[in-house]
Amino acid sequence: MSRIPFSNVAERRELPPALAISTVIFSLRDDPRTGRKSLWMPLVRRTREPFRNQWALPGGPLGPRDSLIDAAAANLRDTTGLIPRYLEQLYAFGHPDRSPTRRVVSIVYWALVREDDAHDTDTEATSVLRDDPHVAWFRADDLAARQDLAFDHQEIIEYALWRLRNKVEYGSIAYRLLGERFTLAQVREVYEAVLDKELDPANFRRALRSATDIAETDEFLSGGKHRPPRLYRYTGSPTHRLESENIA
Amino acid sequence: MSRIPFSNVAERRELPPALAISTVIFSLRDDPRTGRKSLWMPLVRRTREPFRNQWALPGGPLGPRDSLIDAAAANLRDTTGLIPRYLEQLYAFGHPDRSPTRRVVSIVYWALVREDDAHDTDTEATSVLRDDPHVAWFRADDLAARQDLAFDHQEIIEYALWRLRNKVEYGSIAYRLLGERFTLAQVREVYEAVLDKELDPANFRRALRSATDIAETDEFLSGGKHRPPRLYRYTGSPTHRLESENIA
DNA sequence: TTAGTTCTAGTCATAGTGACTCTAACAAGG
DNA sequence: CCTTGTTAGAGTCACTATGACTAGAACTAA
Repeated sequence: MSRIPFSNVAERRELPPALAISTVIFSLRDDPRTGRKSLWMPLVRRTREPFRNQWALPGGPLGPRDSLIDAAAANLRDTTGLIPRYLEQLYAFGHPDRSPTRRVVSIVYWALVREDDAHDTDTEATSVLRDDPHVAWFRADDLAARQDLAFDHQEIIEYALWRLRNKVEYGSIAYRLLGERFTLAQVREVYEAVLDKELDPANFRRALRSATDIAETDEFLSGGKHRPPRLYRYTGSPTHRLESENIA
Repeated sequence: MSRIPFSNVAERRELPPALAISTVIFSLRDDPRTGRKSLWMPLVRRTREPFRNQWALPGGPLGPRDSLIDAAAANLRDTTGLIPRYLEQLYAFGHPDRSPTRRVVSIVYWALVREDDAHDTDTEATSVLRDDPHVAWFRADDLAARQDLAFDHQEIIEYALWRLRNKVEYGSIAYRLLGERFTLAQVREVYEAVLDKELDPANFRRALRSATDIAETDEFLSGGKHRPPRLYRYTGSPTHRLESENIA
C-alpha cells in the first residue's frame, strides 16, 4: 500500500477511480409520530474528512478477495453490527464530482433487517457513547428530504426508497422484515409502511391468500385483546435472479 | 501511468480492483429462422489476451472525467459506431475470479438501438474485414446459451435479457427500438420479439390505445398489400428515474 | 372484379379489484 | 355471566381489465 503524495485535488482526480461499497439498510419500527410502523434506516457518523461528523451510509473499501455482495455484508456487520435478511445490489454511483477529494465510484447495496435484530444492535451501538453515537436510526422519509448528509447519500437514499416502493415482489420483502411466523396483519403493516398508505384488511387478506409463497400454519397468536389471528410462514424460495446474491 | 511488474497472478489479484464499463446492446432485426423480428446484439472480437479472438461485450476503461453513463456511451460509439436511443445501468459484476488476470469490476449498461441505425453500422464494420470482422451481430437468444464468450459475458447477457423481458415500461422500449413514427403492428412486433410469443392484434391494439404515452398522427403508411395502417408517435417523457441517465 | 391481406371496431365471458357488510372469536370490565 | 370493544376472517356487489372471437373496412395484386 504505497501512498503517493499529490499536491492538489485536480491531480488526484486524474487517478484511476477508487471503488467503494455502501449499503442502504431498511428496517421496520414503530413510528411515534404516526402511531403506525414505518421505515427506518441506520447511518454512521463519519470520523474523517471529508464530511467529518456528518451522517453517511455505512460503507467501506472492497476487499481484494471478496465478491461485491460479501464486501457489502462484511462491511455492514463491521460498521453497524447488523446481519441482513436480504441484500441486493441497488446501483453504482460514479459521478465525477460526488466526492470532493479523489474520485470514488460507489457500488451501493440495499438491505432488509428484521425489527428484532435491529433493535438489539441499536441499544448495543448507542450504549457505547450515548451522547455522540456512532450509529443512529432515522426515518427513511425524513432522510430523503435532508440536505446535510455526506457525499450524494441523500440522493442514494431517495433512489433506494423509490426502488423499494416499486419492487414487484413485495411478498419476499415483507417476509424478510418480519420473523419466521407472522400474521397477515403484520404483512399488511409492512405494505402500509412501504407504500405509505392504508390498505383494506379484507381485500389485502384475499390477495395474500391467493399468493403462492405464503402458507398457513396451525398456530395462532394469542395475547391480543381480540380474536387470535392465524400465523403464516413464507414458503417462497430465497433464491433470486443472479445466484449467490441475496441472503437466506 | 506507471506499470508495476508482478511476477504472478496471485500478486496481481491483491491490487485494488480495476474498473471497467461494458454495454449490452439490443436491436431488432428480421430473423431468417422464424420469419419474424427478434432481438439481436453486437459483440466485438477481442484483440488481446485474455480471451483473445473470442467474442465479448463492447467495453473499456472509465475515463477520469466521464460519468459512468458517458463512459458507456463513448465506448459504445468507439467500438461499434452505434449511438443508442436508450442507455440504462444494468448491474455491477465483481466476482473475484471473473477475469483470469487482475481483478476487474465491470459496471454494465444496456442499450437500445434502432433498426435503421444498427444496419448502417453493421455494413460499415464488416466492410473493413469481411472475413474476420471486428464486430458481428448475434441473436440474443443464441448468445444466452453459448459457452465460448469472453469472461462472464454470457451470464451478463442472460441477465440483460431477463431484465429486458421483465421491464415494466414496455411502451418506451418499443418506441426506442423503432423510429419517430410507427404503426401499432410494429409496436406489436417489438413486444412479440421481446416476450417471444404471439399477441392478438385486436387486443393489443385496444391495450395500446388506452396507453397515454402514444398518440395517433394523421399519417398512414401506404405501400403494403393491404389497408394502410395509421402512424403513431411517442409522447411520453424521455426522462426516467435518476436524472441525466438514459438518452433522449 | 375478385381474392388475399391486414386494419380496426366490436362482443362476450371471465378474472381481478376496490368498497363494503357481516359474523366469529377473543379480552376486559362490570 | 354478560356486555362491550376489538380485530379476524368470510362474503357480496359493482366495476375494470383481459383473452378469445367475429366481422366489416380498406388497401394491393391478379
